[in-house]
Amino acid sequence: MSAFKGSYTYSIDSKGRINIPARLRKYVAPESNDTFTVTRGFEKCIYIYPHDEWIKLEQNIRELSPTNSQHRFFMRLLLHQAMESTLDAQARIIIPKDLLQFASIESEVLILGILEHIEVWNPNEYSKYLASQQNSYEDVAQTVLQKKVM
Amino acid sequence: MSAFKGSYTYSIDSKGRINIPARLRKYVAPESNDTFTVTRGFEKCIYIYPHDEWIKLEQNIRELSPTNSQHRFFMRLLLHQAMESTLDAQARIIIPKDLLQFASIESEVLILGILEHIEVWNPNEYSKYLASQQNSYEDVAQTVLQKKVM
DNA sequence: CCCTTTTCACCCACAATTACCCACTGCGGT
DNA sequence: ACCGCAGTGGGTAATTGTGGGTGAAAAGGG
Repeated sequence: MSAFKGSYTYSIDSKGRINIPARLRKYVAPESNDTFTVTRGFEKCIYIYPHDEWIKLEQNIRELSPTNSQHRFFMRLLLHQAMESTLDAQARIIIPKDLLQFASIESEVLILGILEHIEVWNPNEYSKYLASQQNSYEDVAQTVLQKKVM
Repeated sequence: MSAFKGSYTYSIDSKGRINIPARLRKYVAPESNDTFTVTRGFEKCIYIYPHDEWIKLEQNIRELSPTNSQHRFFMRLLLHQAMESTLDAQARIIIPKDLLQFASIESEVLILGILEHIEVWNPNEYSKYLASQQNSYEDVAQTVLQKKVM
């Protein structure tokens, strides 16, 4: 079970490769063995799943109904741009060009560890996203966490 | 289960390291094994969780819904600046630069033990925080503690 | 069907950051 | 007074992040 956390400002090179931060690699299950699945995320970003976490997600998706048009639409969007990829010797992964375009990524990226997946943002888009939220951290925490957890 | 208490005025060095007071270290569960997670706190301060306490928090966070936009926002803010770190031979921990900036910490820090977590403040910001609260200790106690606890 | 061109995967090398190690000072306890 | 632990400061070596180069495979055109 992964437990990604932290943010990292990295660069993406001319070949569309980004480095997976060493701090995040430590939490990838050994059986995932450098294999990741990259796909479109919620909001304007890219999600990267280690193989074991992707398998779990896939099992949930399989339970959706192929006769429900909404379900079909969701599956197409999710899988449309999904791509499996392995790390090279420098621990880099290749991000497909259409996903980079979707997330407006050019040269700099912000990498976020969100427990079971990794997110890749254009730093400016992330700032815009944060600014678009009206509520403060403290307010959201209070409403999201009904029970006392922190 | 941790039971931190007390306040300590320590210094932070040029490499962004602060010492965890020996008095607080005594209350860290042995299984946490010098591993801590540092993240953004409520108000202008930094929270430090021993590993066992962080795991509890993380388990609660995992129950949030990844399809709820408010939940996603909260998770991103919480994990954005979270970093796992182990103590060095001198019982120091490294605080990421962006967290130091967030809490306006330069050279001196105020370390508070708050039961299951440790807080790190700029001493001046803490004074300002105290001054900003209108109600007295006694008044707050009356509203917070309905049952007789002391 | 073969040759040309492009793309992709693998490899090597450098630079900056990080982690680990050692050394010093002062306070408290014996 | 001495010993030991606690807090503070700095140096060195390994790891990490980044850039580019080469050969093999694939794609496309004649």
